[in-house]
Amino acid sequence: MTRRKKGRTTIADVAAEAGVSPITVSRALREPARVSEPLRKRIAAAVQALDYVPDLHARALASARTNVVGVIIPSLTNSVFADVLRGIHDRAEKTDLQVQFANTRYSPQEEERLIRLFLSQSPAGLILAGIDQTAAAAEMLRAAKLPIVQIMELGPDPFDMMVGLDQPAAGRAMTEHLLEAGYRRIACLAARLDPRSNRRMAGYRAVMAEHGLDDDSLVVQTKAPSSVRVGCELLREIVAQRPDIDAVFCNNDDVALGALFECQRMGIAVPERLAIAGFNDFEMSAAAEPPITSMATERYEMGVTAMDMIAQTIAGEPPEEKVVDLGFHLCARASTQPRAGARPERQPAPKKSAARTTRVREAR
Amino acid sequence: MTRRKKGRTTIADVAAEAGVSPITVSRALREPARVSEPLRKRIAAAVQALDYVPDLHARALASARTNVVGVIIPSLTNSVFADVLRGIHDRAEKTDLQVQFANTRYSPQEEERLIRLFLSQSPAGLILAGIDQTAAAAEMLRAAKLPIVQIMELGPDPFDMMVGLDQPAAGRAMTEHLLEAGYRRIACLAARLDPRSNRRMAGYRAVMAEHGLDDDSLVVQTKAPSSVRVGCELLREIVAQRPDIDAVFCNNDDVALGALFECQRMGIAVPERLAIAGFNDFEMSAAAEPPITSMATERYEMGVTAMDMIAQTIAGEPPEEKVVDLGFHLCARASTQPRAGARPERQPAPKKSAARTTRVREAR
DNA sequence: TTGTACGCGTTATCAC
DNA sequence: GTGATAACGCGTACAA
Repeated sequence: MTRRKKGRTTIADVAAEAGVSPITVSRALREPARVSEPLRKRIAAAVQALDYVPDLHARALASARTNVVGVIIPSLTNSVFADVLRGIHDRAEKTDLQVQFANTRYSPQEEERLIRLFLSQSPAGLILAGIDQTAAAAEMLRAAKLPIVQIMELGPDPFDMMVGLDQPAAGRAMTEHLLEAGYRRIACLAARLDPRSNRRMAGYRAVMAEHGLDDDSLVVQTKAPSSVRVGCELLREIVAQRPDIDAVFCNNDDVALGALFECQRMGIAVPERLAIAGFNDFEMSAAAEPPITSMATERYEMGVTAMDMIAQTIAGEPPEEKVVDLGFHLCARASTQPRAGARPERQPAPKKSAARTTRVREAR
Repeated sequence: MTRRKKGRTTIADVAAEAGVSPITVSRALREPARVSEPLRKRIAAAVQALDYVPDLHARALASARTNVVGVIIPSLTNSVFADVLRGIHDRAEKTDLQVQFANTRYSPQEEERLIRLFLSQSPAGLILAGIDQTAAAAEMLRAAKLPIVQIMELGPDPFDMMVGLDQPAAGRAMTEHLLEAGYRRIACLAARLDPRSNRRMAGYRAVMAEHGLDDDSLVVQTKAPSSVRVGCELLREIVAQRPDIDAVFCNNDDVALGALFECQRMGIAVPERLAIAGFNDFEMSAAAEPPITSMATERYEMGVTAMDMIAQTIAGEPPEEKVVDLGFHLCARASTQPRAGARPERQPAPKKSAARTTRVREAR
């Protein structure tokens, strides 16, 4: 029959060149320790001479395994996820794992579809955002025999592994900071309304309620993606609705920055007339004037850790801790300067997710 | 011999279910037009019933082709590239192409290594940033028989296709805008110093020189990645070095934002005492107070177009225009308000890259 | 430690 | 329009 030989250099070519069998070349490449020194050298030379590069597809087909880790997250626009993805890629480069990324656009149905698609490609591992998968997706994931890491937040009953932070606790912590700084009529500005943002807001409302300060009229939200522009709009809304507020807690730093700009436009002094707090500690927040208080989250580290957990599991050494709490820490800055007469900051009572939580007041 | 049958549903299973041969199923999936209506229906039903998903590795091995498009860009931290990548992904979803991303960290050597790596996997196409590949990389790319798109900027002698903008012209245009607005001692703040930023700066210096205004002491740069923080620092530097400047042109909007914040801190009125212009028109710039003048670039569209060009080429209908100039347009805002007595804005003389360039003065 | 035999799931080729 | 056969390049299982 006609052969459809391509010009590609195969493992057989290398084997012939080195005078060994193909399988020995295969082993020399993947498990060098199991091949004798001299053969290994001859094979390495042959690989070099022929410029041989393994065919990953053939490898995947033969072994029914791949080195591809699927990453399914909501968005790339949101710099929160860009940071995580950066950590994932950086760590992946140090292993032989490849990253295949897809975004769900915040749709659980799309997430389910992507999970099904990825699982059908027998990936080496899977990284997912959050804990709100559909029932069908959850079923597939529990049945799947591969390392899975859920990132961004923590929750009960992980599919496999988890690395993130306690979002409600982070929302509580920021609210408590504002209360301790002497603010009382604290509004909440929220964009996008993804599950994590909602849980932070739940933390906010819980603390406000505990102090008898919770009020629907203090919350303004929009489904629009978070952005500086949206921050401007939300600030105008809340000021129109509740001119008496003395602080705003924004669910993301871009919203907080928009709020700050709008205050400048409207002649509202920050923090004297209105304090502003954000979330996620984007780089710009510390540089703003006044610097904006935020809650730092370990997004890059989250990506690195997630990839690490998968690499370790594949290597047969699964991490001892299946759930990693990366915590959060308050970056208190001038935008939430304590009011005269406010009681001094104190360490918060120990909380479930506060193990690695620190509190920082930054100079500027 | 032992069979190592996995539970995987194969094309043979579907064929049996539908009562046809495997190859017919294969064709029905890839070239429906070549299979008769009734068989197509039976096969579709079988696929549905068995929840069959093709094995892409087997497909790639058998056909010596893949649907993977490699994307090799400098960084993910820089939101400029995040926008491009978003466009690439969005367009990829509408075809059957997959995206494999890698970042060079702005290193040509790393880029060369990645190009070699990608080419060895026989990808369906390749997307690269810029025109400054190493000689070795260029040689490989010219020899490669696959669609290649260079993005971000334009230049002579493309490997294959190109979509971007004329960076020096964009630098010129912004400088001309500042001159027309009545500014004369225009400084330039540059971070990261990647090739495109350098070309924009070259445009700036050329225009300044044409007006007898060019001066080394007007330029402050750093190799540090561009950021708001860096913008703050660069502004302090330039003000210390040249207290007489009346405008700054920043090579990226985050730098411009930092400059604005630092002006606020130092009590420098913008634009009365100092005008500020950025580049790339990030979302926050229009929302800032005062809104920051910037040069909009079509980054998302660039990603979409690049992927489109590859998809078209693969489909056997290569785009008529191998080089696409997406242009740029000035977003003139309050931060570069024309000075009293400045001559009115006029349309710039037609320029090579100005075909799709528009000029906009935004209200706010 | 190294080699032999075969199958992984799919498609190219050629025949009907 | 449909099917039989033989690769594609590699790794698993087992034998030596």
